[in-house]
Amino acid sequence: MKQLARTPKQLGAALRRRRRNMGLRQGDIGNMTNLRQATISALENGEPGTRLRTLTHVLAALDLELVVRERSSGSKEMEDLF
Amino acid sequence: MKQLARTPKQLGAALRRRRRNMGLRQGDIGNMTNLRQATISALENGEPGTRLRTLTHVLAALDLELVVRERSSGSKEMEDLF
DNA sequence: GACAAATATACTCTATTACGTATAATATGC
DNA sequence: GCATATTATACGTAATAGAGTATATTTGTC
Repeated sequence: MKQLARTPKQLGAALRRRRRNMGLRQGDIGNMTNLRQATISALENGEPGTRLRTLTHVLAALDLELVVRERSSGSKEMEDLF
Repeated sequence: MKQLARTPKQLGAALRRRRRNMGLRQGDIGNMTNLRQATISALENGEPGTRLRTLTHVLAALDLELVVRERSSGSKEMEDLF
């Protein structure tokens, strides 16, 4: 499962998918992270004001991590193909 | 260039490396994103309170993107292998 | 459609980002 | 080691996340 995320919305969607796959509710993540269910809701809905702290805590709860890479994948730069 | 980032600090470090590779200053990113040089500084130094909006704008300026993936990559869970 | 479970939204309060502006601290080149 | 470029920090202000708590709304099941 690899999910591209360039925007808070895409990020939130990825988190929601993952949470559902794990059979968890927003409240469960809230308990694991000491965040409110309402905060998880906001994050999953792509609120751009959400803080990195919140994001990283939820990522940990979902056993996820981020990879930072060039956008080039498949458009401009093609180094990876050679 | 693929950089793992599980914490705001790792994220900031990845952004700084990328910016330096591009020969840009914090102020340049600030101009491109309408953020202050001080804000870029905070982000690169891993301030966990930084907002997702800020992060995504800087990612765009650096032509970077995020990938969300399981931490398991090569350790615990092996579903992907079957 | 009724009922239950899950998620979104509301309100007050406190803490903190990011702003503008400026300056201190630190690298980098000569 | 000095001048200069770059980055970190400071201060006052405005905007807003996330807390606690509660309720509205949506979603899923029978």
